Amino acid sequence: MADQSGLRERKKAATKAALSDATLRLAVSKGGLDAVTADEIAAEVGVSTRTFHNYFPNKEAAFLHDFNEVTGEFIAAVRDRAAQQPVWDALRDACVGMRMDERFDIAQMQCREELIHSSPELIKVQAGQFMELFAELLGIVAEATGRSTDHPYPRLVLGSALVTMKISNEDWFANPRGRTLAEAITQAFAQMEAGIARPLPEGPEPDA
Amino acid sequence: MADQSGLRERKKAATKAALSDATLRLAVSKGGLDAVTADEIAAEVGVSTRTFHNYFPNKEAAFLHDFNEVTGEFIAAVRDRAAQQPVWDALRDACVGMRMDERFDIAQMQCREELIHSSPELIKVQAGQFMELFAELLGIVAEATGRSTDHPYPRLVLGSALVTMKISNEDWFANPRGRTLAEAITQAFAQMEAGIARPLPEGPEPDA
DNA sequence: AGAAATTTTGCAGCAGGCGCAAATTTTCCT
DNA sequence: AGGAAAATTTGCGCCTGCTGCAAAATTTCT
Repeated sequence: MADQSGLRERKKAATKAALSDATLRLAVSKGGLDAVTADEIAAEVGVSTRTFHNYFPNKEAAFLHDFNEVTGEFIAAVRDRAAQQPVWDALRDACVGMRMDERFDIAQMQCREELIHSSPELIKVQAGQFMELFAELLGIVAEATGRSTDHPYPRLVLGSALVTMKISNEDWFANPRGRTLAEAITQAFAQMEAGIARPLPEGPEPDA
Repeated sequence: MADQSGLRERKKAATKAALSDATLRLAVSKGGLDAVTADEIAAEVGVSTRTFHNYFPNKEAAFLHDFNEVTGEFIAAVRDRAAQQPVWDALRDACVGMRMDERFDIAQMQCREELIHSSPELIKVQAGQFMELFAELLGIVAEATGRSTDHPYPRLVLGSALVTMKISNEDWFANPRGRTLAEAITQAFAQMEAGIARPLPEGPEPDA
């Protein structure tokens, strides 16, 4: 009843993806999501404006649709791993395990980032989604650290992990610099693990 | 011409504050900002709806007005301190230096937090403001660490500092637990400094 | 094929937000 | 003071985005 029954669910998912794709395409061609209207997106896909709003509350949500898809997997991965690893490692490995580099095209991702940073509204929506993610994961992290959700420690762990994820992903997609994405993420998490106040040496494996 | 010329600027600031206050008051009495309209706020203060929109683009901005006031000071403080302290310490001390505990009433702050967490729109706007703050401070932090704004290290520093600020403030206002706000902030920053992966001992000064 | 369930669509409605120009208020100058 | 100049407030109209609702179209099931 949820994901793969028959033609029905498949078509819905397809329409949703089509709308999301069209949104990205139009935003690129117009040089900014702000210049795109819901009507245009709907027209591009060949459905009514009303139908667009049945799938997404607004164009920003359509634009960020892929991100949301990934989020669900990420939560599940963290939950699984948290049962058998220290929670900090679980967060890091779940992040690495998303394999964002295999899943998305680098050039397209750079486009996306650029568009996001040029739209205040889009930044807001994305930030909001991070807050949701925080809320959804907090229970897991709190339990894993043996503390209540009110305690600052699990909040700091989760908050800094999410920041680390976002920053390392953005950094790698903006400029891989010969590293793999997994390396970039691992390095960033290592920095947080060693204490943020002093930078970790970066060069290729200092021997001393 | 900016802040204190005469009656003019004073009155404007007063109206702005009155609108902001009224927003909070109405949100409390109606149990959520979503249930409040711009018209009501304007009516409460005795100005036209149009005037409300001259001061704030929307009710969320009015609600978060105090926060924005504080933000300007914070940026200035960070800039000053970064010239003469390690940047991490500068961020921490600038945060402590805001003296949020003296500036705001605890009970009112709890109200505020509750209202924020009950309104998705408000969460989004607040998150967006944090992103703006990030953008405004990144240059300073990057320079202080001797790296470019593209480098992940200054981003991690600033990102985790902002998270630490937000979490420690929220934590203290929700429950001071005998600590001062300055202690709560310092403790949280110390945690990040020592590495987030393992929790710092918390008890009152372990002797060993 | 026909009934039941679901999706799509158009329409109407509401709140938010902005530009504009008239009315009002405040400041400044003589 | 008096009156001109500057700035603020206000009302009005307009457009956009989003949602509820009920009718039309489509798909599924028997």
